[in-house]
Amino acid sequence: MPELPEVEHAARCLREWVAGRTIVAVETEPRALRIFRPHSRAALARALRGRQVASVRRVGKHLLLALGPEPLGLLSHLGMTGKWLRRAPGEPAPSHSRARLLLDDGAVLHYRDPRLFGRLRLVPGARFDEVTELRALGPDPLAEGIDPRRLGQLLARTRRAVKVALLDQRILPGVGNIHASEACFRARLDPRRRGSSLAAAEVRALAAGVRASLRAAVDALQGPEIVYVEEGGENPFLVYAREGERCPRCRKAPLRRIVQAQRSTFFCPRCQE
DNA sequence: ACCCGTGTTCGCTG
DNA sequence: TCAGCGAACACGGG
Repeated sequence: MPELPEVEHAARCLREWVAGRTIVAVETEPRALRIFRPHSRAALARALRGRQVASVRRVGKHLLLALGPEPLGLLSHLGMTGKWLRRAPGEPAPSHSRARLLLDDGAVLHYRDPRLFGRLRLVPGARFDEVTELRALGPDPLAEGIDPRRLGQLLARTRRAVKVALLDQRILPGVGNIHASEACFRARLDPRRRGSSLAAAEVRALAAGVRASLRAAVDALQGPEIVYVEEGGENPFLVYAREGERCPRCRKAPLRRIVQAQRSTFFCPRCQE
């Protein structure tokens, strides 16, 4: 379920679950090899067994776990359907549990991922700064904030539609298909506009829109429950997956769904220019 | 059966 | 050389 807010939530949960804990055993599913590549299941289990989790960080949609006592990194990307779950001793495993970390308090951390788009990778010496995918990411919009000037410079260089450009993790890592639509709506910006066509004021509005959209989602996850798609929860978004509904701002036009770069985009044709 | 999906990567093209 | 595009990955739910 991951865009930045869900991954941030996962990071906070993991911190709570692993604080002071040691991994006593690791189990992995034979059918989920692509998640563990390039490691073998045995190598992954061997590397993690007996270690403690020293810290959990998040950059964009990536989770960075630093393990000790000898430094070792574990990089976790949740793909489209990945999720970390905790089960108390003796509780049954969730469906599609692809990897399990057994902790010294008896609890089990399950990595659940039905679609197998996620990844679990070791980073020697916890040298995350040497990982190519991480180096390519822009500054995290939640942790570092958004620099409108930098955003403007990057958008000015692309002819892609602004909503499509927002999915580029080199620009604002962590923004995904939901928040790209939400941010354009908040900024009153037509998602089909070319990045290079935006005026400075529009870029500032977009930066504010991204910030507000991510913030709202992160704050919603603080609460005890909620979570879209979790189990029939209410759709918490302004326009995402609301095709045909009345625009929540102008209350007139029905929201539209279009397809850009093979992904759905939702917007109000009346108040987004 | 068919379409859709909160993501990323790879190969082709102009 | 490279930005941009579409296919591919894999599986469940409506």
